[in-house]
Amino acid sequence: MTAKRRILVTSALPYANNSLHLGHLVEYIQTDIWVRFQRLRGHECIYVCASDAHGTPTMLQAEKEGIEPAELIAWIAGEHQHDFERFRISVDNYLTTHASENEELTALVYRNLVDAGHIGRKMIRQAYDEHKQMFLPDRYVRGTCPACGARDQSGDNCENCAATYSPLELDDAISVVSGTTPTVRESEHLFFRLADFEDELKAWVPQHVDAAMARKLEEWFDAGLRDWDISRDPPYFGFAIPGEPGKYFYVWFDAPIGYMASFLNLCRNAGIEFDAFWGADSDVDLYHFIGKDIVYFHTLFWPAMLSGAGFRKPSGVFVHGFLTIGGEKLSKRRGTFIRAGTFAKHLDADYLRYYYASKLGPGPDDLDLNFPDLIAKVNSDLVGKLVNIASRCAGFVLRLNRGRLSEQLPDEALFEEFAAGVDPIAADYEARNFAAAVRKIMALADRANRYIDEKKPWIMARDDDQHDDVVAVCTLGLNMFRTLTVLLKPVIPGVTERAEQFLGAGELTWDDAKRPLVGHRIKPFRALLKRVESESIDAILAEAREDITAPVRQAASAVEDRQADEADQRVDAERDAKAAKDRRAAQARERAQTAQIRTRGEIDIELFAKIDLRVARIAEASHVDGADRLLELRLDLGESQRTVFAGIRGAYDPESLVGKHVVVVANLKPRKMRFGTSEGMVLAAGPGGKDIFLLSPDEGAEPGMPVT
RNA sequence: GGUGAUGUAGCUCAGGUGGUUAGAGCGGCGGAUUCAUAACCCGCAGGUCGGUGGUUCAAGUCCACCCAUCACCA
Repeated sequence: MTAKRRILVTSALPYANNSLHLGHLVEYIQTDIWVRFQRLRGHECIYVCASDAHGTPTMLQAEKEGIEPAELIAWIAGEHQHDFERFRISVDNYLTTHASENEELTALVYRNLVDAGHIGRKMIRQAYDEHKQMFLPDRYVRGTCPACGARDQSGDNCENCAATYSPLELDDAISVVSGTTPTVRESEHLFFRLADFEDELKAWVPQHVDAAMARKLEEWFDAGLRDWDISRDPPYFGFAIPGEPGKYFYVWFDAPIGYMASFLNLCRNAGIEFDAFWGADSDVDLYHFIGKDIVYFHTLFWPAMLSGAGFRKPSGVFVHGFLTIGGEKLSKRRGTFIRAGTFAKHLDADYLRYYYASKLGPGPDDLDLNFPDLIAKVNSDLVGKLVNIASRCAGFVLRLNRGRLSEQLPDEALFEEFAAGVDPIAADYEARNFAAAVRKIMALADRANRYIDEKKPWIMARDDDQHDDVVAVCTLGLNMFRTLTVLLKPVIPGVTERAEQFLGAGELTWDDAKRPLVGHRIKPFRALLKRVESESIDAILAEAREDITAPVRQAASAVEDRQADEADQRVDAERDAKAAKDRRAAQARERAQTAQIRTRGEIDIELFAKIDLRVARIAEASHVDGADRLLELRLDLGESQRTVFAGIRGAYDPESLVGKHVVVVANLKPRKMRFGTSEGMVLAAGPGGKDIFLLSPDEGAEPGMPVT
């Protein structure tokens, strides 16, 4: 094991006007596997993300739904975070770019760039919608291509002849927002002088992105680095530029700073030192996982911004390709526009995680999702091979030796063969060549099944004298299974967690893969993973096909991916907006119950241990004059007595409570209330009013007993 | 239009610096078995390695051109 590394990892920020879909998940799953691998190896690896909130699309989307942008993005960010949890994406922090930390850092970066002389200003001419009173981003203008005459093309390039141009050059231009003909207006914009960093970037790029991407970036260097427009005029949903009345930061300026902001937010909650990670002389590793559509932002603008503002540059930018489904890009019309939530509703996240892992390489190649292939791969590899090893060995050990593994392995050499396979697989993970890792792991799984087949324990078991040998063979089988479990732990955390419970020897770490487990008692075996039924896939596809409720994704300049079928979007725009709102109302109820748990975040055992929970007997109970909800309780905690006010009047009569045992937070700071001082808190569940349910211990618990 | 990536058995993919009969998994076919979530084990399958033309004693593996798909163009 190498020395302990400190690593900070990010995934690209999903745009906050739309749900996550299977395409987004390629990136989050890829990132999460790498992060989990690093942690499993004992390194410190912090993973942060956020929703990208600003820009014209969220502004218009919110307007269409009749709500404030902040409300819209808060809702969507909540959904994003919920999806992260369902797919076991282990982010340490999730924020939105509309947070105060981001405003603070964006202002700081900007100020530093101004002070260093990297910001300039220029008048520009831009399409303007007189009806909506707003400047139009290129893609909000459509018209006839000046080069080939194709109609209804977007404002920056032609799909027909692939010409690129400015929206002002379009013939018969119309505003997508209002349908009126745009005029041309002038406005002064702020620019970031990218060319100031040309030499620095030319040296940095080849060392921090892979060769294919470096070649691609040559184009930009060859063309010459131009100034980058970083301001927008109102109305614009974003942060105001300090000292520049009526100007807002372009969404792409504050979006990557969102990485820093999410981390800063984490620092403030968890006591981590921000500068150690972002200071100019930081020696911590910083890696960004992104899609190939946004390499320019992350390999040119972003490092230049960081450098110019006095921060460190990334240690690496990892670029992946796009998702296709059945060889085609995602499309609503084909019903392949599958929401993350739709998948999670019908199938376990680990299925998708494994499938993606089995196809992900280190490069920017596109990845195809093929459902029959997914069913075959998951059922064959995970159920037929991996889980099968445990399933066929566990029975013998449990039956013949009451679950106790033998003291020694019957074939040390075979286990050594497994142990020898561990390091190369680690190298594959490290290099993000998950497909290669999975191939090697499955080859080992085949080896394990072959071994059991050669030894035929089911035949040996017929002879009472050979029971020890049967147990020994199965002990080796289970050890091979255990090694495989470790190796797959970054990929399928749900399955491996169940496997850890079955093995009953605690949480596995990477080094356990090489260490045999002997003379140990395993737990009863339960199925670790069900086969994928094609009915589940059918249900997902059917739901995706009906699901036209995805909020429209207007072509935008932000992180939003470009896989949508634009023609579909325009047609469905109005209907989508309304349906999205309805869907939200329905989902809000369902999510309300888990929302609190989610937003509270994780705590460690030490923090939990500080909470002194005690059993108490209600000695007296009475109404409180002038309080609608409160009852005054006199609690007996064995050694002592105390008074607690509880908001349970709507659900309980005082008389019925006397003598009842409840659970109380005994070390809660006393709180002075209008009616007296409350010296603790009684635990209860439920939304309130008549629906409150006190927690009480089973019979036998005595007042004063600590709850642990 | 410019630039880049990709194109290998029915499907999904491997194939450092060119070198014996081009590989794996899945599917399919045949056999064996019954410990295991009808899982596992053994055997078989012959694909002009997108096309054309080059370089070389030798090219899927290097070069040129072409075709198809995808992406990016601040």
